[in-house]
Amino acid sequence: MAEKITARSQDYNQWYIDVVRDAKLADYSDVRGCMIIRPNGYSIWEKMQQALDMMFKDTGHVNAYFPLFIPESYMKKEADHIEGFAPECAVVTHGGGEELAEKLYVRPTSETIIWSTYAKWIQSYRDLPILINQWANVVRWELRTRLFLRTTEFLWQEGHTAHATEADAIEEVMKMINVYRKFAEEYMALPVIVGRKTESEKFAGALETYCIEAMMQDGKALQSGTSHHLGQNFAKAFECRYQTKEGKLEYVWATSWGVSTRLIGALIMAHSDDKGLVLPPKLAARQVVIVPILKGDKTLVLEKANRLAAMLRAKGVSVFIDDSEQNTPGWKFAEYELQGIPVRVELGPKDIQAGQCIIARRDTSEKMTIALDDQTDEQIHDLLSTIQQNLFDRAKAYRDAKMKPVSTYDELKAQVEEGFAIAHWDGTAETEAKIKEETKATIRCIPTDAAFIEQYRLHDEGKCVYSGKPSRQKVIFAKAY
RNA sequence: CGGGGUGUAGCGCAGCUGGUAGCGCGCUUCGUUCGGGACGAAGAGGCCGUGAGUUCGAAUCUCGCCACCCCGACCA
Repeated sequence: MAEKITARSQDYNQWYIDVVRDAKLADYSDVRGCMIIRPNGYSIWEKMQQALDMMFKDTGHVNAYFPLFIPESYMKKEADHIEGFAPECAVVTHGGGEELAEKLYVRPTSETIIWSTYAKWIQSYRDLPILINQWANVVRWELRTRLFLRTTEFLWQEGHTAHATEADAIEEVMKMINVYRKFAEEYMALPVIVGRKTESEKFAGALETYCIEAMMQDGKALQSGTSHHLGQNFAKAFECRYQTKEGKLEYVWATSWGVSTRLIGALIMAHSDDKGLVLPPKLAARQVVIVPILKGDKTLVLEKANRLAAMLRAKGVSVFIDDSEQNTPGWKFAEYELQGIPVRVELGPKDIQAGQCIIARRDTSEKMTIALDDQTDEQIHDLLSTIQQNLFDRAKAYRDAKMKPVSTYDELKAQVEEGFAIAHWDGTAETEAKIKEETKATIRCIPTDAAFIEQYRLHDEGKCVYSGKPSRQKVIFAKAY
């Protein structure tokens, strides 16, 4: 039997590691901070890629690929950018046995190489906008790593767009953060708060950073996607100008936006339980497992199992049958629960005799008996939708219960130990830094979603929870990954 | 970079009052099983992280080194 997973209540961090390893999502590599994404983990990423890529294409974007290596001189062109990233960059000094004339940075992100290219591509307003995305790996030499959440090398997508006007750029930034929100909610079943980062939390080189913030089961926040308004910073650094209709030369406006394999970590920490991984059906490569009980008339059982599988496939459900005789049904039940497969069908001689099958839901652990007839596939298909919705509802109810408005500093201190605190902030970096120093909690975002603002009355006047100075806005404080 | 922990069979661990290695799971073969991690029998598998030292003798004691993990400071 596999090593028992540590209970969440006992040690949340160990539980997370246990789930990642026992569900065979990832393994440690021999290089510090790097991870091997195993098939079970990579299939989640592939599902995410498929959905996101479709959403990017639907919003007019195209894919391309830029090099892994970036000349040091490019990196140094934008002051804030290099200052933010230099400490965590891997740098190549040798190639082909020779010391390089110019060092090459392994991309921590691609703004510089992309803008050096855009500068060549863009001459006129007719060349704009450029709406490019790339799927790539990046390297950031982190001091402290965690499987999926923060690894030295990780996979992501980075969109880089160029626009004629600031309004166009801002529209793009908002459009993409909403794509991320939609993806998180509809595919990951993950409720997120859309907001803007404070000065100290924003991307190195950006004017504004927008983000989606999610709550994990331990009440901590996880930044799950970002969309940056880069202004003309990179255009100026790389002399990227275009000629307007009127014949004037103007700097191009830029955005960039990305999500990474960190989302897999978010998925795990939002939905999974002490039995292992719980996957939302839309991101499960295998949505249904049929476990035939192979005793008595095996042929008949397998025939029925195959027929049901075929019906489900015809409905677009991803299903597989584990008919191996190496393991007992009980072993299979436990194993596929550990791997997070949303629905299990148990089918044995007794069921066939009674014209039924047993259905087990991964999200609620509920077992039910349903008739085995020409409606079964439809029922299972519907059940997958129910599970998808239930995971979202459950995560949202959990988050909402752990997110509370606070009006005093003591309340804030207590609340950030539990979850998200919504509090008035005077808008100064000093206050933000003090609170971080004293509580370890940071301002996760300044929410921008109208419905959210309305619901929590974020724009009511008040006094800063720390300084007591007048405040015009409430923001989200939380400890974060 | 600080604090802690761990390196012994594929995995998890025991052995640490020195005498050349064992348990559970997994693996192989055969048989019986199969409705919540089955059972029996027979097997395969280890320069005990690494370097030095102490000793007749080191997985065990001493010192160094290395690696990884966990916890904190920087970060998607």
